[in-house]
Amino acid sequence: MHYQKPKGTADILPAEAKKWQYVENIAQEVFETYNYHEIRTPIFESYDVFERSSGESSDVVSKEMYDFNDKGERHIALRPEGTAGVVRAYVENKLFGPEQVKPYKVYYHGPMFRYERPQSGRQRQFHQIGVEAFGSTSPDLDVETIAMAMQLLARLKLTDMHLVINSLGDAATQAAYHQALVDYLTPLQAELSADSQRRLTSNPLRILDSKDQHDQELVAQAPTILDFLSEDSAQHFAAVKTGLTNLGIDYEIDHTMVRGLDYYTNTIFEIMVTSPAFNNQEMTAIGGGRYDGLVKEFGGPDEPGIGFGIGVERLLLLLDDQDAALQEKPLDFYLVKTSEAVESSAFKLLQAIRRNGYSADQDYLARKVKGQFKNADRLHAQYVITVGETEVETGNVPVKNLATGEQIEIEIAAFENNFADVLAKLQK
RNA sequence: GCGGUAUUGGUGAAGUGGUUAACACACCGGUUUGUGGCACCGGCACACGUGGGUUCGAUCCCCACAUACCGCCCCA
Repeated sequence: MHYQKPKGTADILPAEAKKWQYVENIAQEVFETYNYHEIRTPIFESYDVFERSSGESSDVVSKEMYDFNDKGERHIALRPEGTAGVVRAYVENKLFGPEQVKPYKVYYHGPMFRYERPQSGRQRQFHQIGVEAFGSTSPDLDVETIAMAMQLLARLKLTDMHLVINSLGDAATQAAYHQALVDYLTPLQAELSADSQRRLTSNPLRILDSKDQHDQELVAQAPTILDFLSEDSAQHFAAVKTGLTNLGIDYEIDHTMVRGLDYYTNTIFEIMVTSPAFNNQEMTAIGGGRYDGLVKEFGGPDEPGIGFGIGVERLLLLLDDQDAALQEKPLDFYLVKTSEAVESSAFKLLQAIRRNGYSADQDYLARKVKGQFKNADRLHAQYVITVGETEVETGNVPVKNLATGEQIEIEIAAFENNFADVLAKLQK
């Protein structure tokens, strides 16, 4: 019996991991320019944390939670998304306290888990990069958050993207609209698709983005949530739109856009990208929004929050397609040994190079000189140093530039005591 | 959770109910006693996902399971 990775998981091998580092580094750079700082919270939390935040009826909770009882009979769940844990940490560490500057801005990245059937760009363990900002209801914060998301994708050289926004209003808005939608659709129930008939009782908002053609026609006539916004929510949404325009960010309003988690309020947004990687179908690269009741829900003060999340696997599919320039970093030096007798001297030379901050490697499989050169080539080494018995005697080694084929002599001692001299000779 | 397709070496893959499982790439060695290319020569499958079954005999037929991919639910 051989082992295989658990269903829906993936090994990220070194070549791929380089791309992850690239994305994570750029995200960090962009976020820090907006004064966001990293937070790391546990990968698992008490099951209640997610049940409370995502909504008991949501699919994420009702059937996708990766949960178990630990040896102390605690009901634990692997986090299905990032916001809940961060909100829990925000409240538990009393980060809402007066000694903190508000808004309190954090970002995170790491694995998330959902027990679902794996599919394209969808796994049981997947990864998100996300941000959260607490403590301000300012529409400018919404604008900033959206602008930051756009900037991140732009830095990653994504094109063909467009921003879609909507407002879900506050709690009162949502209750009123929910009722109005049900009132509108119930008489039409017989005309709805089977799926949507079921949704009518389970999650009516979902009918808004049904894939069924006829459903869409019916929905087109349905009341829009934007007509139900409370005065505060309407003003907030108007200010967000003005703010976006002010920064020159184009947007589209889609009043049928809904999101999967129950905690969103007021502004929600998605950045859609069209890419051959997904058959030129438009897909969401970044989704996020406000969650003004969540901190209170977790036992904190009645403080607002806003954030977004990015699915890293999906993002990387997009980047692959755009041929993100990710050059493999070549090895600086490869050390070729001609016999066992020189191994100890060669090893010291190798270590000297590494101590000076340059990458270097050697053969450990007793290969012939020719084989060692081949390896140097495969590793894209810039220089090959050949160490043989003559070299050890004379104190000079040939250093060959693999790209040009030129070879020069350098003193072994220089590698040990005067690396600057080595570099100077290589420059010529 | 439901439905469909797939599963052969390090990789891409061909193939058959019955002595030695194509071909290519990669890799290793040699032709070249210490220099990367090319060429030529040679080597390279616990036997075809796992477990059962049918059969005189199965990698090829049947069943179950596992995993991957696609679609649905859902999500984004």
